[in-house]
Amino acid sequence: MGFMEGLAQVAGLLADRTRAAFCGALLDGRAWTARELAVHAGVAASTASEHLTRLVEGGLLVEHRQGRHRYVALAGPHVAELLESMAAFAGPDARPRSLRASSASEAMARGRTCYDHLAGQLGITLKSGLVGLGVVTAELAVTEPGMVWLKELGFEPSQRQVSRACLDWTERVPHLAGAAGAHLCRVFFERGWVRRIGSGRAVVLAPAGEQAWRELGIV
Amino acid sequence: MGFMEGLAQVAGLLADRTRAAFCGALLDGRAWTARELAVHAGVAASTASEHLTRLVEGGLLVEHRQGRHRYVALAGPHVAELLESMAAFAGPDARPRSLRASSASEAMARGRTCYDHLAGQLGITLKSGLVGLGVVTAELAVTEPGMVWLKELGFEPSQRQVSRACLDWTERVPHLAGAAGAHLCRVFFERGWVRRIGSGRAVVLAPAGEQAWRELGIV
DNA sequence: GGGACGCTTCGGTGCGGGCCGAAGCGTCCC
DNA sequence: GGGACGCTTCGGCCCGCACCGAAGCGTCCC
Repeated sequence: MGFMEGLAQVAGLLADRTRAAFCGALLDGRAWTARELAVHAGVAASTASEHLTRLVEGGLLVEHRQGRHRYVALAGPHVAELLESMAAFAGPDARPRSLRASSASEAMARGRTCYDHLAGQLGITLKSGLVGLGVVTAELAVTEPGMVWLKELGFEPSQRQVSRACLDWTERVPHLAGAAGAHLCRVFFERGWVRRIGSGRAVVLAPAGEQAWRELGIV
Repeated sequence: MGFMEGLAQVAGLLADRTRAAFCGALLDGRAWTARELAVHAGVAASTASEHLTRLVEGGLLVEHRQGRHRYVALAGPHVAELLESMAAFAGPDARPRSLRASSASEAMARGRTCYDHLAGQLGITLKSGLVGLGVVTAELAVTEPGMVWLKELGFEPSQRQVSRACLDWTERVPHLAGAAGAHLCRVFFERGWVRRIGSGRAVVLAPAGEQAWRELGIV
């Protein structure tokens, strides 16, 4: 009965409270950084690092290194399904939580902040609009006229890299990060064009924002 | 995220090689004794006893005490489904093994030995026939004419209890055990009326047995 | 370049638990 | 009753591992 050893192995990955808490947090479909998960589970960063390595090697999680960050996410829907079935077995209270999590996940996919810039479908919309306006190239490099456009919105070049590509985890395409992306995000918040919803990182484009983006030619 | 603790708990039950081997053996749907499982997994009887207690308390197994034996079986189809999904995740070789197990289980359900007597559908058929012949009552007590009938088949009363009811795990009804049941089973084997199939406890009624049972009025 | 930050590696600690053998108890056979 | 058998409890051993803090490395900001 050798095939039960594999079962014991994957069960062992989920048998730890901390690792289970990681997976539960990741059930929303987003990618979390190692530190976020460590804080969430209440363990030291070093402990979380080791747990994540085991979960990734076990095939439950996939990771994505970006700068000094380590993003992790569930390896796919099959992992989410496995967790769902086990949680369903463990307790009858899994259903309402799952509903809340999925609705929160949808809001997050529509729009969220990624550290200091916009991500999600909203971030992709912004990027597409900027590319269409010629502010940035398809590779997210700021053009000459793009810099003028940015300065009209109060952007001041600093020593920080003007633009960077940030891989969007839910959309699987890069969006605008760097100084320009951070500045735009800050301006959008200051002017009330975007606002946070819920308790997390989810954001939504306000009616005033929709009109302003149309006037700017973003949408 | 309190509901993930329950998940970690049930995962912990399956995270051990020995306990996983127990569950894998029980996936055939039969009830196993503690000793059988201990031998199967290669651990001491004391170790198996503790594991079984944990699995029963965790709700994965149900137990049934019968005399000095402790029968355990999966708590239900939902447990089997959980194990199937976890095994499917763990490895791609789960499917053929599952098939083998289920076919072996079918053979076992059709007929098997229960220590020294017949069980499964074959055991139920025998019991029904004996009741119809008036050899035993519906409560499996041997009647006066039944004792004569048994002696014609070579049965000799001993100090051992003549008849006992043994709960059939696959059929959920009692069948004939005790000295009479053991004697009949031995006679059937000696005369080639039943024979073993496969490597386990599965047995089948041979053609000669079918004819003999008809002549005796059992079927 | 300097400083902040996120992550990883490495010792070291402590607890949990899997395992066994021995002893004891209840059941069954003769 | 005597003996065999199955199971359980108990004590003890030991391995695994979850955890932390300190140190080091790479990245990012200014």
